[in-house]
Order: sequence, then C-alpha cells, then structure tokens
Amino acid sequence: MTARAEADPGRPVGVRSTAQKRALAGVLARTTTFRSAQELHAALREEGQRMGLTTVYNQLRALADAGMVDVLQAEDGEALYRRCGTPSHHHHLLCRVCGRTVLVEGRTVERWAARIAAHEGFVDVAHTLEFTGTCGDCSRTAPGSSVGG
Amino acid sequence: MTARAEADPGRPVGVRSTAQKRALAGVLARTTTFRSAQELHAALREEGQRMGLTTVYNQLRALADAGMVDVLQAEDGEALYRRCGTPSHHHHLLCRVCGRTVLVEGRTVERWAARIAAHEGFVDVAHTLEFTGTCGDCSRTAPGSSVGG
DNA sequence: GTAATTGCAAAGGATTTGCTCTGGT
DNA sequence: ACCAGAGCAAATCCTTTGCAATTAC
Repeated sequence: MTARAEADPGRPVGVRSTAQKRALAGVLARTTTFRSAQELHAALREEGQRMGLTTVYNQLRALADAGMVDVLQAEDGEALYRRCGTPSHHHHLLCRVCGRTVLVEGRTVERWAARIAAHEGFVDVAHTLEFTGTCGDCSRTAPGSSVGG
Repeated sequence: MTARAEADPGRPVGVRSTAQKRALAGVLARTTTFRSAQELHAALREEGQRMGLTTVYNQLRALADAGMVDVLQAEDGEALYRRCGTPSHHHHLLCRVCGRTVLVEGRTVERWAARIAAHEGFVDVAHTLEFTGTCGDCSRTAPGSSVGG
C-alpha cells in the first residue's frame, strides 16, 4: 500500500500511555535502520523491558496505520519498520548487507502510476516500490556478488 | 528483483520430462492471470492430476529461476505466478478484485534506479515495483473503496 | 470501576526440508 | 540400474487471534 490513513504525527497512538508503548517508541527513536518486529522485540527484552511479541506487533501496526512508522517488506517477506521522519510518501534504497537505508523521494513513480491508472481505467491504484542493493561500504568489505555472468 | 538468471525460454527446466512438469506447464499455458502455488496445485488436482504441493513449489521456483514465469508478491505476501510472455523486464498493474493484470513496461524506473544507485554508491541494485488497483469493470461492479477520506 | 492493553498460548498460512519411493532414460 | 524428481509429513517462520490478567485513567 502507498498513501494510507493520515493521523496527527506526534500524538500517541491509542488512548492510554503505557510503559510498553513508551519503550517501543524509545527504541524506534534511537534506531535509524529498518528492523523487524522480532528484532525490536528482542532489543526491548535485552534492555530489560517486559514486552510481549504480540504487543510489539499490535503497536507496530497501530503506528503504521497512524503513519508514524514506515513499513517495508524485506526480500524474504518479513516486514521491517522504522520511525517515519518524512511525512510525505517516499521509497527506500536498502542495503541488504548492513540494513542501511537511503531515502528516495518518488515524485516520478507517483506521476507514472497516476498516468497508467488513468490510461488503463483503474482506480484506487497503490504501488509498492523498493530498491535493494549493496552499499559502498559493504561492497568493499563483503566479497561476492557482482553483476551476473 | 530485476535482471535475474537468464535461460533459453522454451527449453524444459531440469533434465527429465515428467507428467507433473507437463501438467503444470499446461495449466500455466492456459492461464492468463497470476495464480498462487496453492491455487495452481488445487487446479491440477481438480483436473485429476496426481501432483504434490511440494512439487508445485519446486517446479515454480525452477521455472522462476529460469525466467519462464513471472513472480509477484500479492499484498498479503503470497507469491503469485504466471507464465512469462515478455522476456524483458517489466512490471504489472494488478486488479485486486478480479486478479486481472496489465503489463507495464518500465524503462523509467530502470533508469531511475540506475541513477540513484550510482549517486548513492550502491551496487547490485534490484527493485520491486508493483501496482495494485481496481480495474474499470470491478469498480463498476463492486461498491466501496473510493479515494480515502 | 471500567475498558483499553498486555501477552501467553495456540492457531494460521505460505513455503521449505528430510527422507523415501517412483519412474525416466 | 541409477539418479533426477515426486511428494508426504513435519518443520519453519512470520503474524494473528482467543482470552484472561493487568493497569491506566
């Protein structure tokens, strides 16, 4: 999905403030890379937080719905989350080795999508666009993978 | 994924010809829409073929690796397959109601991806781009879903 | 006090793996 | 005969659901 439900960023999700919500928000605030629900859960546990996996999933979904975190699908299908810094719609270039991400502003696809939709008579068109590659640091460090052939 | 392993289309995958491979090839040949491994398996079973789910997955993966079928991820994460008609890299606009797909030639993204990769110092950059919407027929038939708000 | 939240346990669903039997060549 | 390939059963993995205990307000 692309542009989704909008919400006022900065306002807590849900009606009550709990230690779990705060803890998760804390980890997300301190993290700059995309992390899976499982990783976040593990991280929370490591720092001594009492936190259930279910709650992590619940919270993450709520945060995603509220537009407060970005969600992307890793190549293996796992969902990765990160706090959303840019409110506008955008995409990411993800390093498959170190997980580093670069923001990619995507005015181009947006327009393209709209044009195609109109041309084909489709409505409610959403798009998924993700880039995965090996960043400069990692391609120098890690061997292997070059262009096929 | 973008450019993948290349193979000679038209040549059977694997060394031996089996009834299962032929049956799967048959269904794929007769189908114009993307279908999940599970659906293909069910279809094969219905027409009386003796076919195991495992085999469907194995074959599908082999065919995908050989570039003989297109694979795309549905919104719910399920993988969908269809025989590949166009050898060149392309994308799809998928109707989330009836499953109809429209081919989208994507020279644009290709170039864009290359430019971004170069600019950010990434190598081996692949991309995933999918469009989902409701096609004209379905938006007329099925109610609901209009632009959010 | 009351309902939102938490989170364990179990379910669910796609895909893979272990391993043995079958069948193509 | 020999090994690629078929396929059942069980295992994985991520994610969701049921539901009772907890706790913010």
